[in-house]
Amino acid sequence: MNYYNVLFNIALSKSFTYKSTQNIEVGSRVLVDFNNRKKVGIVLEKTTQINIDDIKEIKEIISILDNKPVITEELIKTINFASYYYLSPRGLILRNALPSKAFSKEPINFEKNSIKKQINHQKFFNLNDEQKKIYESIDLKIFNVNLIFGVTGSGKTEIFLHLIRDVIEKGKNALVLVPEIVLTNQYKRVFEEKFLYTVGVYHSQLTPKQKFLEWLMFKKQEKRVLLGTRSAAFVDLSDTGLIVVDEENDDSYKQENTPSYNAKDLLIYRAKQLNIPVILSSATPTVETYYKASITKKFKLFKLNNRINNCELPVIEFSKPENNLLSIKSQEYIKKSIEEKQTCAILVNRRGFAHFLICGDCGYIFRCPNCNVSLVYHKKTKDLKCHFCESSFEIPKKCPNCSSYNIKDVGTGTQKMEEFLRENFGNINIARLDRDTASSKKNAYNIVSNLLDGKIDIIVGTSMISKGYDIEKINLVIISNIESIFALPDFRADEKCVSLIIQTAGRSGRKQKGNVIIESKLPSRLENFIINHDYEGFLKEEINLRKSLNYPPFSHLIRILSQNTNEKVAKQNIQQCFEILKNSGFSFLGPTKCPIDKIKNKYRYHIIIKTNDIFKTLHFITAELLDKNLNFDVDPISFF
DNA sequence: AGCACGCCGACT
DNA sequence: GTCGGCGTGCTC
Repeated sequence: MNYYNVLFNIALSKSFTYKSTQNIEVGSRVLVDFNNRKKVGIVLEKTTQINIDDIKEIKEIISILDNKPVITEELIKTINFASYYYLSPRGLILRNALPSKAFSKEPINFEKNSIKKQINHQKFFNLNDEQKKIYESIDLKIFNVNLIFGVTGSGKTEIFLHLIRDVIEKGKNALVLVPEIVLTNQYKRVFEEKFLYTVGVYHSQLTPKQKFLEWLMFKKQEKRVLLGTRSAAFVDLSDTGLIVVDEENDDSYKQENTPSYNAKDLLIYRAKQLNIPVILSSATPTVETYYKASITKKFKLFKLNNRINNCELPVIEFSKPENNLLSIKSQEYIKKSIEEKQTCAILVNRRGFAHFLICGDCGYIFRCPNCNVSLVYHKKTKDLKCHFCESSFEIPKKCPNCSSYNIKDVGTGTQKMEEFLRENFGNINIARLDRDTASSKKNAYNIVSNLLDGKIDIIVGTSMISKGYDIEKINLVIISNIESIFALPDFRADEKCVSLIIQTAGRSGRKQKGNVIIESKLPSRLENFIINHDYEGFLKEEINLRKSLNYPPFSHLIRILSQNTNEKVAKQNIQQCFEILKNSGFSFLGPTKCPIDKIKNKYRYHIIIKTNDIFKTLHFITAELLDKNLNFDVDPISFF
């Protein structure tokens, strides 16, 4: 009789021992009886050590579902590591690692259909000298991490397209991570010109069946390039020869809720196990990445200083709006842009606590009763929405505090901006790109198509518009409400602000010299770096700042969160955590109320640990603090 | 995650 | 008396 440890996709780290007369490969899907229900599990390992005392009965595996394992030993190792590092149940990592259909009882057909032509060589542009040098310097044979740090429009994509071609010619796959779902579709067009029918996409907007098929085709090598968002970090990489993380600075690679893994970091871990190269690409790399590339030399640093066609970088100016949504200067620039039949992009920053209804008489702010965040006014649906719990509320006619009818909305939403433009510029084509309009696939696709075809005069959007769209006709970019980033309780606020501006500015003037107007006054230290397009200078100064404060990359943070519908319980749990940490010798902040102290009716308290020995700290937490009604966020990027 | 078990409040 | 609320604990 053989014994196997089986893992389920439930919120548990524990695996369960089952027996079978058959020889089963590690990574196979099996059907077993679990708590009197039939359940699909994954065989993690063969085992001989069984504590008969702990286990009442060892049940027999009902059946092996497929003729091949569904995950590799390398992925099992990755799941174990991710569970340990991110202090999350292994079963939850497993759930994130496979498409949901892999947990249904249907057998998987691993038979491979043959594919014909994979590369269209005519569609590759010639690399310029700067690009060529980088292309030739990147070693595809072994594990190494390469940062391509290039201004927007310098042709970073073209470099990795050439490298992917080489990888495919060697019979290997390539994985490309992008930050937004809309980008997978935009990239697909570009990639399919070159790699024909072998380009797959993988993200959460696919139907369960589509997602499963894309996952399977990449695994079987019917698809050779996969364009995916965060969850693609767990796809089968056994035949993969190159991993690209595009816009590596983007926050979306970090999952906000449990398991709060970082796809970029996990892929570097996997690449090391698999001995394959990684490319991180960005116009505004994170302080952490830049530090590893320039100071500790763990990564290789490649810089692209010139834009393709030697197009000049845009002129960046600051101008504070007088009394309106946009300053007179911006309005004049917009007028000119419309007359010249160019596209103008307006970024309305949504981060922070910026837009709310306020009583003009007593200052009462309308907040979500469940989440204690200000409600956002949505004109189209004529309601107030909570962006945390999605509930919507009727617009109150008068202030509940002082009964005044003088209710005003403060802050600039994308909708309000759209309306302002329609009132002031008359009959023009305005498109809006934000989480609301991009939520349906068709809609997002239409907006992007219209943009690319030059049918739009003004595009208004959130930070989504700053991510990678190559729109030639944009030569005016206006950035509004950026200062609200500083309202965030975040040591990365300066970095987020400068990087968002530089990235959005990069949308401007891809064909001819463009203009960028920032509708805020920033600290002059930051304004100087921005005007001079000196992101590297900013990074260097920021590294020193982080060092003096012992912030990442010089330390690791771990955020411990206690949430409960009962405020007393939430408080008690964080207090209990505090008592354990108090004598541990680790330095930490708190416990304090979270900046947003109530979300979805749950009261929130947190403690933030700062450590220079992450593994020692993880070990301590694993031993002392797990299963105490606490949530953990290792290397957090958000501190709400 | 489910599902059973178990101990207190509001009904027939 | 008992129906049912959801807190706690277990699943090889």
